[in-house]
Amino acid sequence: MSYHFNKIEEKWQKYWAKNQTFQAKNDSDKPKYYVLDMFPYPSGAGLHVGHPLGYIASDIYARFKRHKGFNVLHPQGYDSFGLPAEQYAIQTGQHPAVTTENNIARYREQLDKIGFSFDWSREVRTSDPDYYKWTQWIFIQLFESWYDLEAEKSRPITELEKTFSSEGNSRVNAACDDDIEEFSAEDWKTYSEDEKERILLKYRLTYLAEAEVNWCPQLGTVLANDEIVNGVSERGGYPVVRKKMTQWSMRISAFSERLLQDLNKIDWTESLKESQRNWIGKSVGAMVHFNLYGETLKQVQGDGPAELVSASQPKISVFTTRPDTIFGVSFMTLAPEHDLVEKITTEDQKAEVQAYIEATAKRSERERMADVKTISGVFTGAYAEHPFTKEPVPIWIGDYVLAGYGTGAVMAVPCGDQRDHDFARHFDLPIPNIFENVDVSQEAYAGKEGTVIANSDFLSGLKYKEALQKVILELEKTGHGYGKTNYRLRDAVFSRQRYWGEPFPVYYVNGLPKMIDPKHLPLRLPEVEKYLPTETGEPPLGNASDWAWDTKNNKVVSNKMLKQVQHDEKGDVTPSGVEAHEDNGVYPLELNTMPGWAGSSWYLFRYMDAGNPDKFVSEEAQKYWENVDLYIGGSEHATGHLLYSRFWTKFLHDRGYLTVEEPFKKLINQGMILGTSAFVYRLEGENVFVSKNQIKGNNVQPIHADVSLVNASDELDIEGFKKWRPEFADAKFLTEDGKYIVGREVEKMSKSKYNVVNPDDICEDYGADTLRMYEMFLGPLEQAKPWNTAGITGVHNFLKKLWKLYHNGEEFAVSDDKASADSLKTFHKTIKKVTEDIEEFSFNTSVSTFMICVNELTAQRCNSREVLEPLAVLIAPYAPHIAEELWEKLGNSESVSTAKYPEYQEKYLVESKKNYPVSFNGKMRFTMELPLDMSKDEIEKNVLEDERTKNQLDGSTPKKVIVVPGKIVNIVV
RNA sequence: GCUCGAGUGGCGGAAUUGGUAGACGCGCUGGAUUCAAAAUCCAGUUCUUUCGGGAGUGUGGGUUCGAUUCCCACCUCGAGUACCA
Repeated sequence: MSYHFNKIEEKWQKYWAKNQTFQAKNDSDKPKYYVLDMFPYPSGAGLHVGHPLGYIASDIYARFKRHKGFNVLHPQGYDSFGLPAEQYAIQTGQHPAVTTENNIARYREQLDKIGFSFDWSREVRTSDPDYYKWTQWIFIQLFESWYDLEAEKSRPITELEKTFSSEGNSRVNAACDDDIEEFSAEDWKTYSEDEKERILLKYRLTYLAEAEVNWCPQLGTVLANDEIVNGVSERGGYPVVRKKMTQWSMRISAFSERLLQDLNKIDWTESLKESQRNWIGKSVGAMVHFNLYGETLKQVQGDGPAELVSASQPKISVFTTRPDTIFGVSFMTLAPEHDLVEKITTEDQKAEVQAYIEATAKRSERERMADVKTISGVFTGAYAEHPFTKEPVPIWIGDYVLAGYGTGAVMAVPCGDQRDHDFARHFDLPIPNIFENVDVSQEAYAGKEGTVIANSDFLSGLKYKEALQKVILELEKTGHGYGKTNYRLRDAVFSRQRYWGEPFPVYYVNGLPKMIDPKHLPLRLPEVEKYLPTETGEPPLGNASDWAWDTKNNKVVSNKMLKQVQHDEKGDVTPSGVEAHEDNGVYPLELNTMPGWAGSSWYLFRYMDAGNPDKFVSEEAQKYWENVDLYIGGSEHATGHLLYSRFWTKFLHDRGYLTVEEPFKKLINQGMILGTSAFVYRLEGENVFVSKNQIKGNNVQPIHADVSLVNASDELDIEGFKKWRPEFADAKFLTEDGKYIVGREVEKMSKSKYNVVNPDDICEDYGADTLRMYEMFLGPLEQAKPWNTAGITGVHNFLKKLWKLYHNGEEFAVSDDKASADSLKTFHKTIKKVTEDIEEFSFNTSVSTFMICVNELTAQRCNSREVLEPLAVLIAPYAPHIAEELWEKLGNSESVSTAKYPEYQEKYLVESKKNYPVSFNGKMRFTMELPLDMSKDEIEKNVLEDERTKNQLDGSTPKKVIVVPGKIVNIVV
């Protein structure tokens, strides 16, 4: 009976679905284990063979853990909000929900064919109102919270209000906007409700703020950085300008230190932790205040509003990691966008400064970053006062200083910082040297240790560390600054001008945001006629006719119930410009939607208790499953999803909704499977294609050919190619030996490169078990590797051999006789190796181990149940369908399990032996068979007592005996 | 520029608390079977050789009885990140 994989696989996929074999229970005597894949965005293109790689690995691990006696949670779902569905909607008018639904159906069909052990009863979709209801709920919780830097945790905003009314804000140490003014409890009581709300908004963990975005007026939309190429939009090539818009932001920066520290608690790869560390970008240094000098001071005080002058001495604050070099300051540089630039610039310099600011504004941030080499800047004519020498310091502006980092201003120390040095040389500014015995005339000296500071008043003669301490002390004493730790991590903009995302549960009264009461959630996405922004530049939800909130009846009502929507002169909708109609209780709703990462930041918890209508996850379910034990997905989410998800988990923990502080204990990044593209070569300007080896010196244009038209020897199916691309139907082909040979290149697998291999086709031709094992066999899980269908026959042959092992000709033939010693040895060796490999995620080598095992058992003519029955269990995680079929044929009525082999659950059945080479002074003399798990001392004892050893030593005592367990024994004489 | 990772046959890749380098698979060569093909099975396959051997894991050094593995310098490729003060 031959191996009919198609029939077998269909049969068992139906069986698993019908019996809900992989449904996990939320209570069990067994220990729990949670295996999660990064859920996919269901794109229209469907799956290619690269997508399931991580799913196969996690599925093997999940099935393995079940065999080991764990209660395993292994769910799957869809990250179903996103841009492609929306863009498709814009082009075709097809509702994104419909497209998404179709794509999910296709994904599910493809996933099912591969035989995953997902618990589909817990499926989640981020675009499902029953799901995003809770995304909106979490948003409200964030709004109702602030961050206490003293206690290092998020707390309810009501507690902050209490503190304000009892003692004002002077003693509050909170993560907040930087324009907070101090007030007392008395002040607080005199404030109106609106004023109080405006102040609280500066403390909330999600808040409204002006943020700079890339605005494309022609497209009427905001673009992400990667949608801009050379300063114009990728789509259409329209100009893009930097523009400030009111947006929701997440105060993730409050969590910087915890996000950094807790990296030490989790089992992620070092490179991934490193990129999160870089992203958080902690730097320790000092804040230094520079007062304005002479005429500049007068100018600012004269011009400025009275309260600003009286409030405090106008000053420029800078952040520096090297306050010890403060006596090396010879100028300051401000970002062109810095608030003070306009105020301090002298009459003489105004025109030049203005021109420079305009020139930089035109360039996108990305462009500015890419163009590092060009040095540019302008003198403002203004001066600041050095905090210690009291000397004037000229103030320049330059685009090498970024408005978004630190204070948007730097104290320039040309002798210690290369960028300052370059700037100084370019504009011929002085480069005072403050390092003993260092030449700074050619380049800056950035070293810290080993030098002594000179020409620096009270710092002269000190080393870096001493100087650092002393200068911070001095700054604090004189009120010119203080020690400060800065983080690069910025608050995350949370608003998107898109349709296909979660609506904010927010309406506006007098321009102030109000949350919808959670009991009236979900706030469903409204229907719109067009998915593009409105003509007046509002986000797509501005097209909805029913998008106003009736606070009396707590429901969405028609916009007609509102009085009138107003716009500012730029065309922006201003929340404050909206006035309610005689206060009928109907207010405008937020028009932005949430970004893609909103739904994916907490989905791992929803799986624990999917479908709970009352809570995002019940306490019991979360307490039982805790968090994800093993998370597998791509490394492209290193600083996005993985950081945001850690942030939300910490927040929900602080507020008492979760018992854990980290979402993912262990994380593995699977490598990408690349495609092998095929190229045909067309002679420039002619309709003639030349075979690869005939090109020689000819000028040819390579064109992608569909890989399905090329066989394993790189021969092109010419007739097929002509049919595939009708414009080449009349083309001529210059062949070699009658064959047209294509060129090959490894690239990312993509539809546009015609190198996509569909897993459905592989399942059809070779079976899902073959696909699963071959994907594992391709190479190490974490490494990128090209797909090559040719090699698949090796794995397929292995499964055929496995099948044969249980059959004699057409007959199923497994005997109840005892297995031979050789066969037992082979099998136990395999159990040991495979078990170790799985625990180390070396799935590729375990496939090899299976191949060796089957080859050896075949050679031994093993047909004993004693080996073949547990072998089916062992291989089941990799090739579940064939394992189930064989298991059934062996007379078992239940699904494959280790229930019959309790000892297998533990480790492996019996101890294995190994040949130890025994060497003398490095020269190998003989081998000795010893048990693998023997201790070092026992091995040494056994070897020394062996006759052959005694002969070699000939009476003398060895100097040293080196034992490497499982490997070698070396005796040094 | 900085950070991280990787360089092993014709190819994908094994082997790292230092211990028989090239497991396993693809491909290739030869053989068996077959009228023939497919499929299957068996043998061989790092290079070199005067058949005794000799060389060999990107390059050059070092530590060691012993190095693909550890250390130093360099070369190449890949990934991430980027004027972070």
